[in-house]
Amino acid sequence: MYSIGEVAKMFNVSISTLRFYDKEGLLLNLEKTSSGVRKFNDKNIESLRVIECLKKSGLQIKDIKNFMYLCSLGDETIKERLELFLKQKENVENKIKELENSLNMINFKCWYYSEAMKDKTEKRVKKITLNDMPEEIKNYYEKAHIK
Amino acid sequence: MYSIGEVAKMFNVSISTLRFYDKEGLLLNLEKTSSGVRKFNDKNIESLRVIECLKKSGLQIKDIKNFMYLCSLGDETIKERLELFLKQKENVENKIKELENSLNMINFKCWYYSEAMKDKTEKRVKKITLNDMPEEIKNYYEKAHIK
DNA sequence: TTAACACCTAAACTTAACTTTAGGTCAATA
DNA sequence: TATTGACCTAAAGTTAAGTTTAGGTGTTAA
Repeated sequence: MYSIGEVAKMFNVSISTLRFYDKEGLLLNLEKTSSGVRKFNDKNIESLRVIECLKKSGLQIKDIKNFMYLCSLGDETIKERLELFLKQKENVENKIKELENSLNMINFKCWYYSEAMKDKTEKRVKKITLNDMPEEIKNYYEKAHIK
Repeated sequence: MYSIGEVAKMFNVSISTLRFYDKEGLLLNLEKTSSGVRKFNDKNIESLRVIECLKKSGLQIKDIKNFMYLCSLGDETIKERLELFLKQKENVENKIKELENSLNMINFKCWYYSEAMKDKTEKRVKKITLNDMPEEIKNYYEKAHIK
């Protein structure tokens, strides 16, 4: 059993965030002492791990709440939960692709400004054409500029 | 030269978003006709490409604004701009790692619920121990549960 | 010439995800 | 015994990134 303060440290979130998650219905079977103090057990901790992951993957709180609710309904909702994770897998894979695409632009800019640094001015590097760029950089540039 | 409507379609954003970006100082040398109508040239379009990429990489509007301002100051700010992109490269790489980590949990859950689907109940799959999981799934589970 | 269309501004509104505030309980320690 | 520390609730406040609204302009097509 863990106190809210311990759990906050464990997951590196604020105590008020945990209370907020509880209020929003993300922590469905969280017990409280008679005086109202929250007690987190291992199942709650595992739920928080899932919440953390779903949040990082971009799912909104209302959708995480819905997932937790589906869990509470038991075997009836297995299909729906599978579909949620399959969909989320797709979402995350797309997000990764998007970030990798942003990296092309960023890598190009890193090169561009490194070159500019050498000269203390952008003048020269600004005029370099695609064909005069190092192969790798040309690649970054082109990938960052297709659609 | 492009109208705001054309540009909105080009980048798949709303017209009001473009006006908002302009108001926020993201489009520093955007020209307007005498009657106040925005005219986007190729430089503005290129700026929008950078804005799009920086946004997707997680940079806030105020920081993008600052970057655009640095650009307007010229060669004096090359170092600062390089540092911004180096930092952002790190940020994006970390984000990708985080998403890849989320994928471990998601892939595990996809397997878990697929197994549950076969049985129409979670009972069996819930009891499977690490050693009885397929190697790949065990891997997902473990990676999703370290720290 | 009037109606439709694409544009404009300023200001108020929206939403998500928290955070802060104000006031209170409870157990342990100085 | 009084004060410190960790917890509590309810409600108001915050921030980012837009979106919506209300009222207006300017150009083209029937």
